[in-house]
Amino acid sequence: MIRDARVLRAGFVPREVEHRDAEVNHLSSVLEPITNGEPADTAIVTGPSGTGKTCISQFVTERLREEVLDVETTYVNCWRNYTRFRTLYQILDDIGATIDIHRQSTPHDELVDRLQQHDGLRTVVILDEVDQLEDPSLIYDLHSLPQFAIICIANKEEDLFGRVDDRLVSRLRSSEHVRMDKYRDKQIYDILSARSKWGLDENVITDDQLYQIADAAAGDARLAIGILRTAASTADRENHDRITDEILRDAAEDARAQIRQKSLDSLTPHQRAVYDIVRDHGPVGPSEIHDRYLEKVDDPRTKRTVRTYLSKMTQYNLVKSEGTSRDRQYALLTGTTQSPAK
DNA sequence: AGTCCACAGGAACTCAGGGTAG
DNA sequence: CTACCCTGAGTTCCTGTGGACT
Repeated sequence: MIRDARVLRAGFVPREVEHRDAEVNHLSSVLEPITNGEPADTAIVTGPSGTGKTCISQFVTERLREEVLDVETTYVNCWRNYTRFRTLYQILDDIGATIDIHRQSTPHDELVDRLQQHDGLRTVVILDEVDQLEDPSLIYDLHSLPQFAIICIANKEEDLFGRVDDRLVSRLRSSEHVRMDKYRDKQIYDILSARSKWGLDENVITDDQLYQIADAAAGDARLAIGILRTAASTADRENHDRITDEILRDAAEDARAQIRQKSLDSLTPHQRAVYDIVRDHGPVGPSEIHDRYLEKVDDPRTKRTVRTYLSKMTQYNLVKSEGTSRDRQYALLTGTTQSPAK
């Protein structure tokens, strides 16, 4: 059934990227100066989730590493490392400059200094989900250092520009910008087809089923591959020699549920309590949420903190908010594409 | 039109936890 | 061991917005 599980995993970077030639070439050309030992411009990659932003960024930097000897690359997911400290630490860790840095008692500035003094190899830093960064000034820190080339990945351009200050906006506006659109069903089909050829035995899944997945994923390649993976592993576990339509139907549900569960697991008990209220009573306004929350937990947090929770969960696509001011309502976000980032 | 109220989210602050230097 | 430092979560305070009510 499953020949090579790696190609079905979420972070897998394929040897060839389907349907993204223009974007790959564009991004490569931005990093081009590095092949001559010169500093490269900052690149911004935007597009909805599952359009291959992370994939092409890693693909292009991998290829750069094959071409050029003295270049390092590092990948930071800013959603998981959302504070300035953690992001900086992660970068330093990757370039091997954290030996004597201790987690709690080192000031931010010390980390920036450390980066400044880093005169080793030129380094391409991929900042994924950069719009999740709580303090975007980090981009500025890196931007001013010539030995680092930055690839900023964000879902929406506005989310990125809306939160940084003016001087950085003007600099970023002049950066090279790679925009990615949602895949069409045919393109998703091609991606799935390539993956199943490498990852699965022959005749495990039909073309028609691949199109069903493409349809269910609505342009989101990550979700599509997730559905394929889930379906394949279910079929494998249950000793089928091919993927049935029933398995496929369930897999589409499961794949979405898994993505949601991942976000859910990152919530604190208090945040979870707020989420449960929205789930059980939504759509619901902020005051009712807080009233119910007060009933429900010991040692409740303040309204302001609950608002922070709600906005965080909105970012994670766990809940959605509708309306402004008085008629603001929160409800669970279900159905369409779920992803950790907005 | 003016007032009121609920709400969003920024800024500054406090506090606890984990760490260091001496 | 003690005095001190840093971070990060949460709180307090505050400003801006927009609908509802008079």
